[in-house]
Amino acid sequence: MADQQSKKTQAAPGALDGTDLAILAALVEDGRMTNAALAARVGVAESTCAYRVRALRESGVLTSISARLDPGALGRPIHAIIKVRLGSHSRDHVRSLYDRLVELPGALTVFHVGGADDFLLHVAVASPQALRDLILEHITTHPMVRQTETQLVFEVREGRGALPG
Amino acid sequence: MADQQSKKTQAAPGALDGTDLAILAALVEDGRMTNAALAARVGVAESTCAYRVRALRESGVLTSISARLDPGALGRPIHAIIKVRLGSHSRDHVRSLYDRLVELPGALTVFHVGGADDFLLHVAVASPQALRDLILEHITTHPMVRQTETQLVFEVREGRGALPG
DNA sequence: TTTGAAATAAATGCTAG
DNA sequence: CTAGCATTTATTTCAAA
Repeated sequence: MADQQSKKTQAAPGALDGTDLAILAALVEDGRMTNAALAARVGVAESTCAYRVRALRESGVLTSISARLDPGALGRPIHAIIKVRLGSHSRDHVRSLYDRLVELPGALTVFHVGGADDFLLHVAVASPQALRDLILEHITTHPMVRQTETQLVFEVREGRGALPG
Repeated sequence: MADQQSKKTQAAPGALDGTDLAILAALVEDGRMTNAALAARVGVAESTCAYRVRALRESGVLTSISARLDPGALGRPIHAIIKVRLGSHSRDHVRSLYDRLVELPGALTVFHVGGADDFLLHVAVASPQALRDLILEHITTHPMVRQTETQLVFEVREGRGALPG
């Protein structure tokens, strides 16, 4: 009688059980699924399901639910990865450059990395000319940037993600 | 009287007007915003708003609405970019490796690129050991892979995205 | 934590402009 | 393409277990 939680896979506080993982998987697939549909899919009452979703949001596991857009349909059919290497690495300057890269038009993701490069910038642009302009006007001219190297992206695919299973 | 569409910024068929862009921006910010809230925010009737959203979905601009999860909260606090270089580039073999990379546990995004590398793999893993195991067991041992180079990711930031403005 | 049922709120379908 | 209204659905709340 003491083990009323045999469905759960973890005992640690704040741990996610199978229901939580099922909810997350469903919302990754369709973030606008109704609470009723979600509840039916994971096998709990609607009120329980709403409670779980709120808890997942508040705990930070579920950070947001947002729209995914097709950059090509928005006039940016060309993707590139721009590797950025810095000449100096003072903390404040690195942060300031980071802030600027994130705000560039067409910037999709910016990775701050260790190793051969400092930043990897994934951008979507309207044309090769726009890519050249972006690099020449906003990146290589920046005083901290020592070198850039641009790779054309043929295709981007989402992986299976961080969920276990 | 003929110009009843003066609010629109483009005339081309399938082009997006300001209302469409406002809807997209709102749904990127909060993909679960109710249709009523969305309509109020962009300044159209609810029925019109629902119609627009459906049209944006059907035209492929709005590809999906989905949950974003925190890999760290799911037990994968360490991020890396793994650059993969191939020894041979036969079409079918490249595709088959691509398929496998996407399915690796913790794979977030896989970029197929031209230039110095062939693939850039963004992964989230539980530990440095898990990263080593992933690379040694699933990547470097693959017959097509000539070389890999791994960079630790300090931080990832979303850019402003593909929306104009 | 979970649940069902009532009250509130929202989405959809229909009509028409 | 847009809007208003009625119908159908969904979400929230809450007492209870």
